[in-house]
Amino acid sequence: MGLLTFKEEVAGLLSSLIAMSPAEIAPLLEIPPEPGMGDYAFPCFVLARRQKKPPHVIAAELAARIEPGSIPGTVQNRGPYLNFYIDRPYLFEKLLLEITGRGIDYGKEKGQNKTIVIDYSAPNIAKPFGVGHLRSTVIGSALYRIYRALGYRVVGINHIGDWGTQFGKLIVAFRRWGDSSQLQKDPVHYLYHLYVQFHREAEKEPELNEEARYWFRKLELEDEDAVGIWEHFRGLSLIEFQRLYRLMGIEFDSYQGESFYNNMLEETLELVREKGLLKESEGALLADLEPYGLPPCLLRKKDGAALYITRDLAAAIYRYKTYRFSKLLYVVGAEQTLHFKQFFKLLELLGFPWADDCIHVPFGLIHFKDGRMSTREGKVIFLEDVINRAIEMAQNIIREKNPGLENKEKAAKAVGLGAIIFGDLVNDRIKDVEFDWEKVLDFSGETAPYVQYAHARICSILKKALGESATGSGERHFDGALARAEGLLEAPEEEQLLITLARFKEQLRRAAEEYRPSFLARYLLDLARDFNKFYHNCPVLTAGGSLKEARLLLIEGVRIVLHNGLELLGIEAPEEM
RNA sequence: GCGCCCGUAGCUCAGAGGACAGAGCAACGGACUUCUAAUCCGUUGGCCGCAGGUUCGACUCCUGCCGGGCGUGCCA
Repeated sequence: MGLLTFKEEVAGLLSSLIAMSPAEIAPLLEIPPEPGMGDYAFPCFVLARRQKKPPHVIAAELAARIEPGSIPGTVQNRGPYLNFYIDRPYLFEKLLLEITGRGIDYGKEKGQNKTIVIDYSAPNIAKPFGVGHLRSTVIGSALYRIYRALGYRVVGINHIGDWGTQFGKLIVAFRRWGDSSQLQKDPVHYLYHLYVQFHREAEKEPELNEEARYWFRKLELEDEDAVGIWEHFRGLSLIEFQRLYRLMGIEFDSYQGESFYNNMLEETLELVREKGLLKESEGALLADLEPYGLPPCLLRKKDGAALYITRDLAAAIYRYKTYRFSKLLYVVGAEQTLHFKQFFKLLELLGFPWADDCIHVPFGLIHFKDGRMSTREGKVIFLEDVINRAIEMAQNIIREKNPGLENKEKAAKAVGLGAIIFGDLVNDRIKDVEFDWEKVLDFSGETAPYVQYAHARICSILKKALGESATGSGERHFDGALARAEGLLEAPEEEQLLITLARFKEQLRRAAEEYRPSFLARYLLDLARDFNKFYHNCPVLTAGGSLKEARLLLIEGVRIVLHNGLELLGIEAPEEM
């Protein structure tokens, strides 16, 4: 029972007074710009036009017609607006009892009986896992957690980039300059070194590119030598990636990468041919999408090697057969927007009704101040370096601020990792971001540590008030009588905290609907900020009697929402830091 | 050239067609014998890129322009 239901009640009430359905009214209800203007407002301009009366007159009439007690709150009209105020005791009782009652399950919803498949992370084998891959990984992982909480069956797929021309390059480089012992020692860095070396040499010796294509072709034809080297590289890289995912707490249900679809490519091309979409041009095969306002797209190169769109088609078809998804999300950079337009259009032309359920969730580029990152030029930042430095930074701060803390490493990991994940989720994903060490390692202001700190402060208060095992859920018995008592939680900081607390579900839902975890991250910042204001103005432990009890209940609610919200973003909430 | 995306405070960014456009960072000034100062309070700071249009109402929608990014048949 959050504001969501209050909003529904308001919509229901209004629809009984005017000729509009609750579904039409709900989207018009807005959050007023100032706390004094209530919790929801209904602008009467739309009605003004229909009824040919000034909006402030309509607002006043409506306000007069609403009977007290028809909603758990009050109504006022201010100018052309109808302002609704939720009864504080109602909020207090319903909301806090629900949150504390459900604890770690608060925010979770019942099964939707729908499957949503999310394709995210997808690093390239034999290339280092750079900060560029971080975005897809954390955005996808957050969406995974959010949809799971909302009751969907979720399938997380890591569409590993384990195929393509770059393997030809690596095989050539390894055959020329490779050293097995170095490879064994630090596979990903060494393969990266070879990859960069290849591109450097290919500048002087362009025939290398020809050789690379030749080797990739051999790989496609399952040449024993080529496959052997490929499997070796692939295995070593996967081990490295999994180590990183474990460190970050990221999980997948499937690691079926590009190579998995190799034996389905012919049949996929055949499908395209059957629909009369396949054309030959200069020895290559392509689909002409001109009639749909899209450039033609290549499906097979003149040397017979398939291209990634063909593998994507095969993968989508396979995924539908396997999972019967209601949605398939691709968390992939915005630079591939055209690719996805072509890809989805092809699925539609092939006659798959579920083509509409395939959605590209794009995000902006990470770049340096002076230009873009480039693996082949050796201009990348290793994600692991970023994580290590962030954790180290967190450790330094903890040593300084909380020297007595017992498990410093654990807290430092949560904070450092949290800062990186949150930093990537907090802004609108479509925007490009500049990589800046200083910003990455700044833990003040709008960051995960800010939210985590608020959480830790609450844990500390609860521990002092209630004893050691304070932060397990559902261990305290707050009852309704307290909530119904008059005059509690009426300080502005307390009211604001209650209202913000009540908006959690709405923001969670928005984050899912628009595939934008940033809504949830922003919300957590708001909640943490409201808590910090409360913290500085409303003492808990020294408050008397039922006020202390009420405040404990309030902050327990805040603690749960902060904890659950961070968890949905893939961030831990330590009890001390 | 064409297509897509972005343009809001010095910097980084929020902003759900609606009420006087908000944070963080930076700068300056305050608050730790009081629940962790990774915090809080205050001050300074805006032709919401420009010009039109739609609307009772536009930072938000449409058109054009300017600036930046990305893409544009044999990479992914």
